[in-house]
Amino acid sequence: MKFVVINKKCTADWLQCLQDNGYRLTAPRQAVVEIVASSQRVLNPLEVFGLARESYPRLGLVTVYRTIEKLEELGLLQRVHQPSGCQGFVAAFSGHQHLLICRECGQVEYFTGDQVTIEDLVTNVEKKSGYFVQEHWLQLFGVCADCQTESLT
Amino acid sequence: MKFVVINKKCTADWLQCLQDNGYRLTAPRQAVVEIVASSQRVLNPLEVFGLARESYPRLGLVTVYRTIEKLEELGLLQRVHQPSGCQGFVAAFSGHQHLLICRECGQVEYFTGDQVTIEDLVTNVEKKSGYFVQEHWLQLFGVCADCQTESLT
DNA sequence: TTTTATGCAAAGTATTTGCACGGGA
DNA sequence: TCCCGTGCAAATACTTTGCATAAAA
Repeated sequence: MKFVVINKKCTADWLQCLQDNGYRLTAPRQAVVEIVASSQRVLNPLEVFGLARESYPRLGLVTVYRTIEKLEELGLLQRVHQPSGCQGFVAAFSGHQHLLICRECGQVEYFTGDQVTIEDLVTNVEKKSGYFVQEHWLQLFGVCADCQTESLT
Repeated sequence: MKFVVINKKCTADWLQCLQDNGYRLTAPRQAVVEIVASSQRVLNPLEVFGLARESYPRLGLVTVYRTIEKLEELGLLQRVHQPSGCQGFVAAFSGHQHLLICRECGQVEYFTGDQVTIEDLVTNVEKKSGYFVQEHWLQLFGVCADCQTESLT
């Protein structure tokens, strides 16, 4: 069991990444990146809008959507699907789809699997993180045998 | 590793369950339940609407939403969150949040965990199901240590 | 100077609500 | 008969698109 520590200082890196990919460095983008890159909580577009407008009041909600979209494409942000909704985003870690999410405050931790059953894994995560785990989702996405055959023709 | 066989004949059971919970047995509800109870695919409200209208053309989309809502409350249906969207539903199995979903056709299988790592589990599922697994999500939902403390006060 | 990015307004989607009518129990 | 359920229409919420202006490179 391993927990990943969220890097709190990645704002500059993210802005650099945007620039390296041909996107311009603008004040509205900086305001949005500042919020989402340093958050340890799941945030939805409206929350990002509210927070980022504190530092850049002229910000439009549309720009928040467009910036989030770009950050997701670049693999910096990932969407979080929760029982309560699917509009949330957190900083992405390469290949990490293992999230531990607090339903009260939205805080997110990342973890990697271990040599145990799902039940044991949940117990381990609880012990090491201090969380009380109420629910878990394990979902695999792929192509079924029939559809694999079909795509050959 | 164990796969759960979807019961194809649960329409009557579901209608019974609705009635047992004080809901009336109506033609529109029967049409909707017939579709969702017997489907092995993930269906969204609009798809259910289209299919159920074949047997009951006067059906309204609103009724589909309202029926799905009730079935979800009763634990008969569960929402499926996919990279492509979160409007899908499939028959729920008590406690089963382990889904194997085909991205091509939407077919769903249920499985239970085993004494292996996530990587091994994915490999096992592939072998036994014939799926090619492209992506997996493992998400735990609960309450973090801080929020547990707060809720005591 | 050239091209991208922005914010507003409008258009799309998806879902929910209000309400009078119709049908189950 | 009584009350819940229905479908229509309208309202709401969320997200995307068109476009003229503003700003980055």
